[in-house]
Amino acid sequence: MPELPEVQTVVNGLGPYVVGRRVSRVRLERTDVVFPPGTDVVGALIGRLIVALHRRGKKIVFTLDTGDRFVIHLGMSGQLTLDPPDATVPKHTHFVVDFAGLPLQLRFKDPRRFGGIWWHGIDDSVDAALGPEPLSMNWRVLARRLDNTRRSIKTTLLDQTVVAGIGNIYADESLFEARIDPLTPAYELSDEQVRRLTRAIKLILRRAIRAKGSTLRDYRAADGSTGSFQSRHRVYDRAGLPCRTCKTPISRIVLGGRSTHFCATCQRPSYGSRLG
DNA sequence: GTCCATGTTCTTTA
DNA sequence: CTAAAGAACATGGA
Repeated sequence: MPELPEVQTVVNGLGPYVVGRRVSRVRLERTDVVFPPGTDVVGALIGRLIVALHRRGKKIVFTLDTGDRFVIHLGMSGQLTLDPPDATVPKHTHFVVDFAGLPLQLRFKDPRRFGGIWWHGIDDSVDAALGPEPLSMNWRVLARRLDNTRRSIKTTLLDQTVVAGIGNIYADESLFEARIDPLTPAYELSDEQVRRLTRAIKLILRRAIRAKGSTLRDYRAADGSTGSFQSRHRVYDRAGLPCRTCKTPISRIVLGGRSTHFCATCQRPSYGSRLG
């Protein structure tokens, strides 16, 4: 499910319920979703207070009263929801946490298991190697990071060490908004293009958060509801459909092994690029 | 049976 | 050596 807007929506939904709560019960249904392998998450969590919850990139960061932190990453199909304890526990639910005084339990379900639970010590930095947060990033910071790679801008935006939180949907949507050809080598973008791209990323991400994310299939907010931003996608998953701006059929190509959607007319190569 | 999927990491290639 | 491309991971839906 998870790109920045979806993860932010989950955090927004969980925060009011779990922050300030004490963990009363933990069940780990399979140990291979926990990293490092062998970590005793049940022992480490029982009786602890959740003092903070926040998002960093696509990671959901829990902070305990001990100062320890752990991260839940939703991978491709993960869901983190609050459900009544008597509600049916769906298949692929790997981790369930109950809190004192809360008539809801936190459930982590992830059929494909690309996600998981990462336990961090007090000193172990959660955001080591992660790029800047796109919503508060200055375009010059992005420009500096694009300067030293010959990869396409599309592929580069998916690199979490360059910018944190952007995935396949919002990379395509942001490049459309900025009118930039996804095949453009990152280092060839002009300052003007990077400025437009930075603005586009912030605009698209904010709109998507307001719409509570995009639900294509698995994504659910903490209360189990779906997002609505998918209905406002301009290019993602719209191959062959007319561009909402110019009616040209949307193209689909594969870049870095990921499907990439764009309008060949609105996102012309060379339009405003550094090398022309 | 085939192909594809909102992600990341390890391996191979250039 | 490094950067970039490719494969792998696991499950389910079209």
